[in-house]
Amino acid sequence: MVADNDSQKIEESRDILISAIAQTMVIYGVTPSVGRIYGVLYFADKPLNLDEIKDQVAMSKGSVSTGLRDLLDTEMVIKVWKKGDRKDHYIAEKDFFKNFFAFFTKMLRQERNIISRANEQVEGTLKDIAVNGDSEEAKEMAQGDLKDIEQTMTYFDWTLRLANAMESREIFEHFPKYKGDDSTGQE
Amino acid sequence: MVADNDSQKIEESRDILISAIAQTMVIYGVTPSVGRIYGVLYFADKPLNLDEIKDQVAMSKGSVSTGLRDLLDTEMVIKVWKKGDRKDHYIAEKDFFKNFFAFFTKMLRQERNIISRANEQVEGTLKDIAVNGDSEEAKEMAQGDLKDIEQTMTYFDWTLRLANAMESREIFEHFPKYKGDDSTGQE
DNA sequence: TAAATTGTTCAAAATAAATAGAATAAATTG
DNA sequence: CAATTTATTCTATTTATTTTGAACAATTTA
Repeated sequence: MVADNDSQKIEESRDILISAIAQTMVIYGVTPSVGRIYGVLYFADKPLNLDEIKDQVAMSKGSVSTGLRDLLDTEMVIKVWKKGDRKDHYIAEKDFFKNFFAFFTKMLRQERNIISRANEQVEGTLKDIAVNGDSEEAKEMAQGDLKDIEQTMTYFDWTLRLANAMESREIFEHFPKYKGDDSTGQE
Repeated sequence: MVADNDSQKIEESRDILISAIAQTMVIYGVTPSVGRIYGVLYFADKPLNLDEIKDQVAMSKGSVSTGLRDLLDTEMVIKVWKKGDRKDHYIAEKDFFKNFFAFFTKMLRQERNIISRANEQVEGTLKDIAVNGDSEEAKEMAQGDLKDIEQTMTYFDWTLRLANAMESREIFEHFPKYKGDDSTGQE
């Protein structure tokens, strides 16, 4: 049973790596359980169905279902069709660059939206006070706040450009995928 | 009382902006309360002490204290000394670029550490099986996992270079702070 | 189209996180 | 160095999130 010993060792190694992956995914805002679903799919050598995942992560069917939905939404997991099987099957998107860019661009866009909306909401009022305010003090306060808003928009213009460069992979022109390489990193 | 009306309008505008800031900070993993502390400091026209913050955010002294500690740890808030006052005073770091870079580099480093540690932990075992494994199947599995690990290290080398470029502000050479500008964005 | 299989939704329970406020510690002053 | 002020830590409570498991809906097959 030496071969079995090997596969057990591989199993243990994968468990360690799966835990690590799950832990890092917590940084990106998912629960450890969802992270573990991704980890299991990452090391699966074939597409897994809901029940197979459920057994491996030891969670309820419902939780796996909602967890998979999260992972599908963020495109970290892909649903695949398997001939001759009624069940849905899932595989992990193993390209960390892709996962990171997807997460990152979504995050920056969300942030930008929240702040932009608030800025638009107050800009009119502040501009009015800045010009027609009754006291010099009020005018100055409004002017100061408007300057702050302007600054944040400079920042968000920048993050938007960065996000676009990630989405288009243009970023690899400045930071090549492989050190010393100046290709685009496109495969 | 027209002037009072102005300052009330400014107050309301700031509340809207503070809420938006707090919301975006949630994306970055802090609680809305901690986000609000930062927001209040962001719009304060002078350094505030713990009691003043407490009154403005309507939280307990203890919670404000621990919230400030988080913000000090991530360098989003700075403690300043005010002459003739025993109390500690705090100001917000208003440079969003700085805040973002600090958050981002910390996050990537944390991620890298978790995965690197796990990789080191299993690399020996997998390498052994890849070479001396008893079954061809086990060998192939180990080789496949090692290839995955290698891929992740390529990815982490890249994120490290990106993080360094942010920390050194070299990133502004590729993505200038102001659109069309090719200066370093250094002030 | 009825029966069986698969997947999702949702209310209830379990778990985790955040907050308040009192107790404690630390610092400052006279 | 005692008294006072200020800040932090810690436990109990509240609040929010996650998870389960059963009910429901949708899909497939015979």
